[in-house]
Amino acid sequence: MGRGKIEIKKIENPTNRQVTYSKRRSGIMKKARELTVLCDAEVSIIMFSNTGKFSDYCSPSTDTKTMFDRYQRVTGINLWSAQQRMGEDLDGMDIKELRGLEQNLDEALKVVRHRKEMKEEHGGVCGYVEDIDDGGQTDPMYSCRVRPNQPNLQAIRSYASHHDLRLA
Amino acid sequence: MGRGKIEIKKIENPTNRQVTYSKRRSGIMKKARELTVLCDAEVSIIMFSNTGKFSDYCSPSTDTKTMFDRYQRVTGINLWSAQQRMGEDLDGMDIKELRGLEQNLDEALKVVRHRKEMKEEHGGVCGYVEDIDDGGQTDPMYSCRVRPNQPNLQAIRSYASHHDLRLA
DNA sequence: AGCTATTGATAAAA
DNA sequence: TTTTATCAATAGCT
Repeated sequence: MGRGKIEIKKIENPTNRQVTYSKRRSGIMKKARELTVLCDAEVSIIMFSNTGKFSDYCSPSTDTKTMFDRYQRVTGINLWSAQQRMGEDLDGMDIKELRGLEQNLDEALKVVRHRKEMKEEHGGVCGYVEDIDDGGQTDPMYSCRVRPNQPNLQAIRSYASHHDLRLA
Repeated sequence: MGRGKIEIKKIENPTNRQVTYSKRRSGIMKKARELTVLCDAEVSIIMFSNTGKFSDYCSPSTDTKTMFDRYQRVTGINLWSAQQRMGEDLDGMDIKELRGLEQNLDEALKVVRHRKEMKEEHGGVCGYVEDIDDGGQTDPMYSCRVRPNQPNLQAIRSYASHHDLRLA
């Protein structure tokens, strides 16, 4: 939909790519807003440009985390019902299937236990801070990355110290 | 873009709403695919119709969980840089700010500790299963919901037992 | 960032 | 669903 048809393949010219990204990004966001209103739907969009620029949309009636949680639930349901649709009865497949799930559970437990140990080693605190290149997402200076849900006093102290900022 | 212009407000006729949802959904998904290829971007979309029908898209180079994790990180960065942009220097705000963060950290720790205790009480296993109404998403019968990342042998046994399915 | 010629998406109808 | 008349998005320029 422009002065000429284009084929859908990566735009090699970085400037054109950036301009197209910007225009189409707002196009998609607008479509998402319209779908939300017209059809009373819930939509969550997360996107990153190839330079790491972040954009998102979420319908006003919900939030991104809720949508992701719901996604995980539904994905679980689909896995389950896919198994049902495979036409095998539970009797038949559970011997093998349960062994697989048991293994997965073991794996998950190991991860959880490892994290718990890490946590205990560090006095229950897992925050950290580091300088990152965020591809122009934030101001052209250092960015501080703190793990979500784990704001960390020590991380902030470390950050401040690293940047020669005096804390009370 | 049709035989007539429409205003962006909820479509009251359920049939029209459904048809419009279906068409616009595929429109957005197509746009997302194109943006992915044209601009070498990463896009994740999760959506639910007002009847609970689930659809999603994710760029091939990544997956929905990775995108959500990245979203959480970037959201953290934005909170941080928003504070920076407030024009207050760290020296000035840290006395109050750190107290607030310390409180948040305390809260988070309480939650984590509570979960850990719950886990220990139940022998390290947190899966569960329940019958749900999933709005026509799956077959018109019982659905099994298992908490993501916590597949649970016991939950499956319980489900099977509840439905008179014999397990080996 | 704005401006159009074009292509693309889709509302209404079949 | 499929078709088609229209409206909307956007590619190439400035």
